[in-house]
Amino acid sequence: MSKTNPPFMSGVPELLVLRLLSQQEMYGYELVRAIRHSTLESISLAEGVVYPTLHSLESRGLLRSREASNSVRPRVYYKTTARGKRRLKELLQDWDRVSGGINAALGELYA
Amino acid sequence: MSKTNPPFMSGVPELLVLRLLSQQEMYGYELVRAIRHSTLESISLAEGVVYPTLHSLESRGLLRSREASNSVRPRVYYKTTARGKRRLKELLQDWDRVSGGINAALGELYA
DNA sequence: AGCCTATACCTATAACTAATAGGTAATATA
DNA sequence: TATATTACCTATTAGTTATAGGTATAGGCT
Repeated sequence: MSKTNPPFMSGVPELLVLRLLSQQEMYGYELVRAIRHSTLESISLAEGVVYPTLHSLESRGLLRSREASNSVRPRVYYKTTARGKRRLKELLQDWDRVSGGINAALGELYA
Repeated sequence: MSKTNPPFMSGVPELLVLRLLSQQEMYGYELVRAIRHSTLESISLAEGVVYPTLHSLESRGLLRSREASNSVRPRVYYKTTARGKRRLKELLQDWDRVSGGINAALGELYA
C-alpha cells in the first residue's frame, strides 16, 4: 500500500539535486531543507529519497563528495560535477519539452 | 534494458487521457494521435501505453466505453466519467503544485 | 538524570507504472 | 501482390520514488 509512485515526480529528485548542487555545495540533511525551501514548500523529499539519490548520482559520476572533518557532526558535502552539469542540461531540456507539451494540451480549452 | 522510466512522465498518460476524453469522446487509436497533436508533438505515447491506461482508468470507473457498431473497423469509444473529472481536477492541482515547485527551484538563479 | 527533539547519516523493501516488444486482423494503397 | 495503415490487444521489464525503519550525537527542558 501507500503512494510509491505519485504523479509527476519521476525525475524530480535527480533534477532538483543536480540543480541545487550545481549552485553550491551542500550536505544531505541541508539539501532536504533546501529542496523544500527552493520549491516554496511545494515539493518535499524525505531523507529516504534524498540519500539514495545522492549515492546513485555519485556512483554515476554526476556528483562528487567530500567529508567535512572539522564539523561537530560528520557531514558529507556534495557538488555537481561537469558530467552532472551536462546531465542537468539534458534534464532541463526534457523538463521544458514535457511541461511545455502538457501545458499545451491543458491550454487547449482556450484555443 | 531501455528507457522504461523516462523523467517527468509519471502521471502524464493518466492526465492527458482524462483531459482529452473529458472534452470529447475518442477511440484509442485516435487518442494516440490526439496526444501527439495536442502536445505539439512534444509528447508521444505509444499504443502499448495508451491502451493499458484506458483499461486501467475504465476499471477504476474514471472512463466509460462504448463499442461503435456501424463503423468499418471495430472501435471502442471512451469518455471521462464524473468520477474521472474529479480525478482530473486532483491531477491538475498536483500538476500545478509540482510544476510550480520545480519552476520556482529552477528560477532561483535570477532571484 | 532522564527525556525529547533536532541533527546527520543510512538501508531494505514495496509499489507502481511507463515503455518496449511483441501479437492479431481487416482494409487501403502502391 | 505486397506493403502500409487502421485498430485493437497483452506480457514483461525496468527503474525509481516513497515508506518505514535504523544508528548515533548534541542540546534543551523538567
